[in-house]
Amino acid sequence: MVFLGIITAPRGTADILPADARRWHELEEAARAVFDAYGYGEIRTPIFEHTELFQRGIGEATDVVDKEMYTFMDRGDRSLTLRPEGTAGVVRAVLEHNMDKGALPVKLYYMGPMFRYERPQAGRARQFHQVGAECLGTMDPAADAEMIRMPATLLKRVGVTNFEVLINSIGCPRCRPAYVERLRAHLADRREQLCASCRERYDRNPLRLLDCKRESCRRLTEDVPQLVDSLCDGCASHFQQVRAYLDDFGLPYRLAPRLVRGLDYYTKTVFELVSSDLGAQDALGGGGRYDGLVETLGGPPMPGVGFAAGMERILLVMAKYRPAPAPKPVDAMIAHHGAAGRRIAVRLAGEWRDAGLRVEIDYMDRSLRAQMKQADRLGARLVVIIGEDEASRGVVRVRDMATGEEREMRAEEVFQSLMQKGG
RNA sequence: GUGGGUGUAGCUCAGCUGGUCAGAGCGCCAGGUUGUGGCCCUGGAGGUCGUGGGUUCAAGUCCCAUCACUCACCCCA
Repeated sequence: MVFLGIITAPRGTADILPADARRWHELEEAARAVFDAYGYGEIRTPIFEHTELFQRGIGEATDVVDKEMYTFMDRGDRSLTLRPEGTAGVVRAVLEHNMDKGALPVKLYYMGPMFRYERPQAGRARQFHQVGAECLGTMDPAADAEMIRMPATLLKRVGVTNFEVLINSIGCPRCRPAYVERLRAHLADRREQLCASCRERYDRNPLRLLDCKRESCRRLTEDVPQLVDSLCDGCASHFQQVRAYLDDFGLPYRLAPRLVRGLDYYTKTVFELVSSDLGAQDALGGGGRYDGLVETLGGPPMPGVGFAAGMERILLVMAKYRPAPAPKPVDAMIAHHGAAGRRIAVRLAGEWRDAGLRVEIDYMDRSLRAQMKQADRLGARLVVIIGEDEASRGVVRVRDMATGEEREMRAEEVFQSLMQKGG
C-alpha cells in the first residue's frame, strides 16, 4: 500500500472522516447539554504543557509519567509534554487565572485529544479523546456523587445502557499510609511468590497490588485487609454519604474494594464506569476525588473531584446500539447545461447558500443524467435544471425528486418556496 | 516493551496441496435515454498480491526479515 510517496497517519492515531464525525458531533452535543445542565463551563487548555506539570501532578511513580508520555524539547530548550490527561492542565489554568480566588466551587468541563505512548489495541490509541469535568473547592460528597452521575447520564443520553459503575474509597493521607503498612506487613512473608511487577509494586506503589489481574497474585492477596475497612472516620463518613446520594439517585453501583486507579493524585472516592461491550480495555470512564492536587501544583489547599471518559470508547459502544446518523439531505441540486446555464447556476447556488440553504452543484461538467444521479445520492429534495433553453428564457425547471413532478418557474419563486419549507 | 493473528482492486473478501490466480460483489465512471434520478442491462477505469531478500524451472501461494494493522499482556480513557 505504501511505496513511493504516500505517508500514513502515525501509529495509534486515526483520521475521523465525515461519516464518523457525525457520530462525534452527537456525542459532543450530548456532553455539552449534560454539562450545561450541571452548570459546568467549558475550558480549553493547551495540548502541551511543561513536562513538570504532569510529573508533579500525576506522580513520578505512575506508568503514565514513567513510560507513556510524549515528551520533547522545543527550540528554546524547554521540556514539553503532550498532555496525557486533562486534570493537571485544568488545575494549572485555574491557578494561573486565579479562579481559585473567586466564587467556589469552580466547575469546568473539557473535551479534546490526549496522548499516551502505548501499544494500540481495542479501545486504546496513542492519540485519543477524553471528555471530562472538574469541580474544585468543595468537599461535599454530593459533588462526588454528581461526578459519577454526570458520565452515567451522558452514556444513557447517547444510547449506552450496558455499563456498570464501580466505586471505592482509597482514603486520604491520614489513613492510607497506615493501610499501606498493614498491607505490606500482611504480604511480607509471601512477597517472593508475587509476580515480578507486583514485587516492584510492593515497594513503589503497594495499592496497585490490589488490582493485579494475575491469578496467582489474586490468590496471594485474597485475604488481605480491605481498604474500606481501614478508612479514617472522615473518609468512611464521606464514602457513606457519597453512596447515600447514589442510592437517592437510583444509580446502581458495585463496591469494588480493589479499584485503585493508576494516577497518584486520587484520594477518597474513586470510580470507574465499565462496559462488557468493550474489549480488555473495558473502562468507558473513571475519576475520583483529588484533595491534594491543587496544593501539589503550587496552589492553596483545595479539594477537587473530577472524571474523564474516553470518547472513542463511548463511540465504540454507541455504534453497537445506534445506526450512524445520515448526512443532512441537501435542499436543492442545481443542475446545469451549457455556459449560460452554468453561470446562472453558480450565482444562484451562492445566493441560496447565503440564505442558509444546502445547495449542490456539479463541477465535473457532467451530463444531466449524471447530475440527476448525484442529486439522488445526496438526497436532494429537488433539482433545479438550467439548460440553454431555460437560461435564454429566464426561467428554471424544477423537479420534485420524491414525486417526479416537474414544472417551470422563476428562480425567485423556487427560492421563496424553499425558504418557507426550510422554516 | 512482550506474545498471537492478519496484510490480494476505493470497500468487503475468493484464490485448495506452488504452474491462465490476478478474480467476485459493492462502489466509481460512461453508455443504453443527442436535456433528466432511484430498478435493470452493457462497457470501462482501477492491483509493484504490504515491503525486501531467499528457495524453485516456476511464488499472492513455501522460508527469513521488515513494516503496518489487529488482539492480548502491561496500563488505563
